[in-house]
Amino acid sequence: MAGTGQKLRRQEQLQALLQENPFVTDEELADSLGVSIQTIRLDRLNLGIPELRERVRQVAEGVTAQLKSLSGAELVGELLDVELGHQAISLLAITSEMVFAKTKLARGHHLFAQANSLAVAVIDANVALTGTAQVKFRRPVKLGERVVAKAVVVGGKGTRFNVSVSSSVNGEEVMCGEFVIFAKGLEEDM
Amino acid sequence: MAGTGQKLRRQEQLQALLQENPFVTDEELADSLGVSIQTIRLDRLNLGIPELRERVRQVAEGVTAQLKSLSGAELVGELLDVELGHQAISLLAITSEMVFAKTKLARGHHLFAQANSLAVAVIDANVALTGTAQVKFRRPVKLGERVVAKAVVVGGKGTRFNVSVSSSVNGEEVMCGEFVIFAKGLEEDM
DNA sequence: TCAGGTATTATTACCTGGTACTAATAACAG
DNA sequence: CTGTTATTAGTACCAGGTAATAATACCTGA
Repeated sequence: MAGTGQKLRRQEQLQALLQENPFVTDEELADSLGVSIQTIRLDRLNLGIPELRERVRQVAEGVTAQLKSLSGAELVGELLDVELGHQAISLLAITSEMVFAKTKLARGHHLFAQANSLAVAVIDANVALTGTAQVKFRRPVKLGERVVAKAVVVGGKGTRFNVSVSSSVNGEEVMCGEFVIFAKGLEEDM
Repeated sequence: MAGTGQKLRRQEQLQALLQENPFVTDEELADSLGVSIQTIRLDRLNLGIPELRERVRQVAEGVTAQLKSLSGAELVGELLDVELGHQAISLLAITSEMVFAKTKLARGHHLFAQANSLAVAVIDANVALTGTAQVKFRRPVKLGERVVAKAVVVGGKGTRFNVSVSSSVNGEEVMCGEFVIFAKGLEEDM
C-alpha cells in the first residue's frame, strides 16, 4: 500500500477543503494540494465527490429546499383536507433542514409555522393575520416523523376568529395551540 | 416596433419562468416558449439574465447569506448581541419570501421563528427545546421592515427557563411573547 | 537487485451549456 | 417595394469537466 499514507491524508484534506468551500475547481484543488489535476479527479472518483457544477447545483437546491421549508408556499406543509371556515388538516414531514443538528429534534418554529399557516388558511377570508397565539409542545418531534395538524375554528365574532390547532404524530399529540386570527378586508389594508 | 408586442410578452414570460425556476437550460426555455435557442439567448442578453450555471451559482452563493437568516442556521435572523443566560438581540429583515403575496405583510410564523430561535439561543445549555409559547402580534409588519427582537431570561428554575421576547420595528413593538424553554442534558436525550 | 504492484501523471476524445460573432431569412410598416 | 427590426442558423471558441488508455514513478517483498 501507500508507503506513508500520503494518499489517505491527501483525500482527507481534499474532503476538508471541499467541505469548507465547495465552489473550487479541480485545477485549484490540484494547485493547493500540490498534485496533478488527474490525481484530484481520481480522488474525487474514489470518494464519490461530484464535479464542481454538480456540487454548486446541490448547494443551490438544498438552499431552495430550506427556503421553501419555512417560507415558500402560502401553507407550511401539505393541505390534506379543508372545510373553509370550519376545519383544515395538513401534513408536514420533518426533514433535516428543520431539526437541530445535534439532537435531530424539530425546531419549535417549524411546528408553529405549520399550525399558524393552517390556522390562517382555514379562515374563509381574503386576508387573515395572526393576532395572538399560544402553543404548547407536548413532546419533541424527531427527524423523519410526519406531523398531522388539525385546525378547528372554535368561535369568534366579526373579523375575529378563534382557531384551535392540534398536531400529532401517529395519533400522539405533540403540540397544541390556540390562535386568534383577524380577517381583514382588502380595502382597509392597502 | 414589434407589431403585436410579441417580443415583450415573450421576455416577460421568460423572466417569469426563470423566477419560478432558475435551473432551466436555454434549450428547455426555447422549447417551452416555442422559439429558437438563439432567440432565448438574445432575450437573456437583452434582459441581463446570466447563463444557467451562473444563475445556479448565484442561488447557491447569494442565498447562503439569505438562507442563514431563514431556517438553515441555528438562529433565524442575525445575532447582534448576546449575554448567555441573560439576554440576546437579533435582527431580521423582512424579505419577499416572508410575506403574503397579496398584502406584503409578514407571515406570523417568521416573527415567531425569530423570537423562538432567539429564546432557545439565549439559554446557556447544550440543548434547549421550547415547551410553551405565547405570542401577541401588535401590528402587521411590512415587506422591507427590519425587526429587532430582544430576548430576556426572566426566571426559571432547574432546567426550565422563562424567556420574554419583544420584537420591534423602529422602536415600535410589533410582537411580544413569553417562552418556556427546557434545557436538556445530552445523555437523557440520545 | 529486480519483478510486480500501486500511485501518479499525461494525453486524447468527447460532453454540456454556454459566449461571441457573422450572416441569412422572415415579418412588417410606411 | 424598400428599410427596419426580429428571428433563426451556423461557426469558432470556452470552462470544467467525464472516460479511457498509456506511460512513468515509487515502493515493497523476495
